[in-house]
Amino acid sequence: MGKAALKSPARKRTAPKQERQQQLIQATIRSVAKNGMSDTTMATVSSEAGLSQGIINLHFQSKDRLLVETLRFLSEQYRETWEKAVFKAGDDPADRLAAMVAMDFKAPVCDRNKLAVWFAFWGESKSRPTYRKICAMRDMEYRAELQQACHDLVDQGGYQNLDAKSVAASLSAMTSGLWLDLLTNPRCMTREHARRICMSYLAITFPRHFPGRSKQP
Amino acid sequence: MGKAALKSPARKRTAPKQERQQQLIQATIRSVAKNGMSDTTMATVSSEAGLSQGIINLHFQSKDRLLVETLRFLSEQYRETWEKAVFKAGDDPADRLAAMVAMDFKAPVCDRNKLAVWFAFWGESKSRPTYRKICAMRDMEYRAELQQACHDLVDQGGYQNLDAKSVAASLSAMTSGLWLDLLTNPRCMTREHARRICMSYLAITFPRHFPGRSKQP
DNA sequence: TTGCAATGAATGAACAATCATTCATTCGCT
DNA sequence: AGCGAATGAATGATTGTTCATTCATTGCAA
Repeated sequence: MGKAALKSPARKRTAPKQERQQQLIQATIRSVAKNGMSDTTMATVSSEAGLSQGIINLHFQSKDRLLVETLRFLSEQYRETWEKAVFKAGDDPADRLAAMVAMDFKAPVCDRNKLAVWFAFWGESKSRPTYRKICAMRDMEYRAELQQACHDLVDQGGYQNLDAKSVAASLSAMTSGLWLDLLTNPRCMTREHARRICMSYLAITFPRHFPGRSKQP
Repeated sequence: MGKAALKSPARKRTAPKQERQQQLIQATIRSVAKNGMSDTTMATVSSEAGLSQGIINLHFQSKDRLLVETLRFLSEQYRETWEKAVFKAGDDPADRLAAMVAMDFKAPVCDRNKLAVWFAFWGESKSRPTYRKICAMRDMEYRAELQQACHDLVDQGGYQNLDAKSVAASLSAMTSGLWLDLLTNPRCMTREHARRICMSYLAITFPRHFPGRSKQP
C-alpha cells in the first residue's frame, strides 16, 4: 500500500465494470443529443466519455448493444422514477395522478438531452423490433398505472360517464406531445407550463378532484 | 409520327426534373421508415427508387439536401392538407376544429411511414438547426390556426373561463402523442380511435358544441 | 418521313473518407 | 510479479461523392 494518498482521486483509471458501462451510457445520451443518432459514432461516444476508441467494444461488444442498453437504461430509469413518485403519493388516486404528471416534467426524466434521445429511438423504432419492444413495454407499464389511478378515481368520485382507459390514453398522449414541444420549441414551452397544461386536463376531466382551470397564459 | 405507341409508358427513362425529385423524396420516406435514419444511405434510397447510385447527387447535390427537402415536403404537404380541410369546413369554428382533428388522422398525412419519418427528424432536430426551424414553422402555423378556431369558439360559445392558447396547445400535444401510439403500438391504437380521443377532449372542453363523451372503449 | 448531330438525363465503376471492430501492447492496482 | 482493465494503431467494410461514359430524346436538314 503506497505511503502517499497519491493519484487524482477524481477519476480512477480502472473502474468497476458497471460504473464504466454507466459512464458510457451517459456519454451516449450526450452524443445522441448533441450529434443526432445518425452522426453518433463509436468515436463521438468514447470521446464524450473521455476514454479510448476500443472501450465500447470492451464493455458492450458492439455499437448495437450499446444503443440497446442506453434505451433500456432510459426505460428503467423512467419506471423507477414513476414508481417512486406513486409510492410517495400514497393511496389517494388524485394524488397519484398528480404525482405522475409532475414526475413527467421534472428531472431526472424530463431532461432536454434525454428527450432528444427518446425521439431518436422512437424514430428508429419502426425499423428495429428491439427498440419497439422496449418502448412498448415502458409505455404499457406506465399506462397501466395511469389507468389504475383513473379507474380508482372514477369509482371513488362517481364519474360514471368516464372511461378510465381513454382518459389514461389522452393523458399519456398529451405528455409525449408536450415533450415534443419542450424538445423543438424550448423558448415557448417550459416544463412547468407543460405540467400545468396536463393539470388543466385533469381539472376538466375530474372537476371535483382538481382545482378548476383558470385563464392562465 | 411513330406508328407504334412503343415504350413502356409506365416509366420513362428521362423524366422532368421535378418528377424525379418527387420520386426520390418518396423513396427517402420509404427508406427512412424501413431502415431508420441511421441506416438510410444513398444506396438504399436510390435502390428504393429503382434508379442508379449517382442520381441523388445529380438532383439534390448532397445527401443533406435530400433530407432537408424531404422534411420540407412533409411540412408543406401537411400545411396544404389542413388548409384545404379548414377551407372545406367553412366558417363555423367547431366545424373547423373537427376538420383539423380529422385531417390529422387520415391519409395522406397520417401514414405510418410518414409518422416514422417525422419522429426520425424530431429525433435529430436538437442537433440540426435547419430541421428544427422547419419543424417549428410547421408547428407554429398549424397551432395559430388551431388557436384562432378555439378563440372564435370561446367567444361565440361563451366559454369565458377557457384560454384558447392552452386548449390549442393541449390539442396539438395530444395529436403528436397519439401519432406516437400509432407508430409504436399500431395494434392497440387505430387512426379512428385516435381521432375519437381528440374529439372526446373537445367534448369536455366545449360541451355545448360537441357531442358528449360516452363510455366508448 | 428519314438521317444525323446535339443535348442532357442517367448510369455505375472508382475514389477518398469515415466507420465499427480487432488486438498486441501498456498501464495500474493488488 | 501477475492480472485484468484500458489503450490506440491497424484493418477491412461501408459511406458519400465524383465523373467518364451511355443512351434516350429533340431539333434540324434533306
